[in-house]
Amino acid sequence: MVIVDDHPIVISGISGLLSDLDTVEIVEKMQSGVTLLDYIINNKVDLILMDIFLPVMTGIDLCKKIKQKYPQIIIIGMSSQSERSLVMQFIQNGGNGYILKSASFEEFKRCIYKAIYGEIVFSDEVKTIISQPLSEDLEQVPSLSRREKDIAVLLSKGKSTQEIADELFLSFLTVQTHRRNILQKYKMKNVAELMTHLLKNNLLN
Amino acid sequence: MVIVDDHPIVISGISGLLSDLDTVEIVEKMQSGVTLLDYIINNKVDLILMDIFLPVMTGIDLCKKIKQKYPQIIIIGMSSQSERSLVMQFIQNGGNGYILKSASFEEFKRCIYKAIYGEIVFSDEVKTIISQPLSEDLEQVPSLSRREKDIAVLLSKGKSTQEIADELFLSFLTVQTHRRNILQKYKMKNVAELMTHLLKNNLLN
DNA sequence: TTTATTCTACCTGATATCAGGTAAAAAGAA
DNA sequence: TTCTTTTTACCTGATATCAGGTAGAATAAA
Repeated sequence: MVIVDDHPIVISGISGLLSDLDTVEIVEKMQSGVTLLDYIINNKVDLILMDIFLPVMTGIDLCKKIKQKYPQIIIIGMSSQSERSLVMQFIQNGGNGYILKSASFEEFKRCIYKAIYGEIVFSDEVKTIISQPLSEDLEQVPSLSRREKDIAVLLSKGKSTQEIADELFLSFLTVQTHRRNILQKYKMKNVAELMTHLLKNNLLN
Repeated sequence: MVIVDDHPIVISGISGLLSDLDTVEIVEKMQSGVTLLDYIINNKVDLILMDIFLPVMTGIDLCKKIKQKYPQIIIIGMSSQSERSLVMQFIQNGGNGYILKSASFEEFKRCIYKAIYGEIVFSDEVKTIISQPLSEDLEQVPSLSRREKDIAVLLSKGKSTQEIADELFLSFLTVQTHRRNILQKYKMKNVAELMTHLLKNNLLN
């Protein structure tokens, strides 16, 4: 098993917790996604426990990339907060489970055990969150294009359409179009709602 | 020393890390601020290491409360992300230091050691963040009144001025005034910028 | 009780956003 | 190369925001 987290303390916490599990052996601990990608090329990995808020590449992208090449590797995601759509995204991209860092030791152990046997596992708190508002089957989470992201970032800084146009050397009308497309993509009414959504789901940066 | 964090793994990680420090003895580990407040009434505490994103009461409020009654207790804050103003707020409310969870073991130890001897300590990454844009002495962080917070929350959900007025049984014009006051308080241009600021600094909820 | 803050409310006008539709280059993927 | 997505751009009109000022009533603090 490989643990990926950019917080050394969390890594040491988890390894301490898992030291008495005889079925699981911690092979490697690392702090970034790129390191992990390098590692799995040369080594056999059964299970990965990863934070989804990682520098450079998000855990969701990382999971997707790994599963494309190595679908047999079991990947469990972790995070402190749990936004419903974030969890859904992770599972959609091949994740085998999701644990909140506030989960108890017992929950951690239970989840890891079950995941090994092929189950899709969630820690208790995650369960309640994803089970309640079962709106649409699996809500698809659209992603922003490069340009759209540029504009979204500038919007988050309070820039007006005109200011963004000036900054990116675009027509006012072009920015207006992008802006509208972004809102439509996420079905948001206005930028305020959009910002909340993007920030809570860590879709900027 | 008391560790307060709502993530069991983080607690175990830190206690593992500190087990070889002979000057520091971990007395208690707890997951919430209210538990801590109860504890310090009946027990002598020298040092507290606390996550600032805690359920119910935020670490900043908790720190303030403790320092008012027990100014001699040394309190170090922790978090995963580090927003400049968040750190400043913590220090303004009496915090003796701030460590990012991505800090190395050595940094952790160094910070805790120095804090004991009365220094205000920051982990390396925090240092760079708070040192760069030294804009205004100690930027004061205004807080929202009850009503303003209500409105800010509704704004974050994408509600328009009219919708908020209807929901809170207020005049359209009243909401407009509150809205303007909120923007002025934080010197923000529009709600988009406001939302980013409020969310990044965890000022909603 | 006096003072300060918060909440409430109104007026005006300039500017910006939002929503609808359309469409031609440009870039990436199949 | 063909097809799809992305990026660019324009038009119109209704609605909303933002910024300025003012001010009484209700709470909370001193």
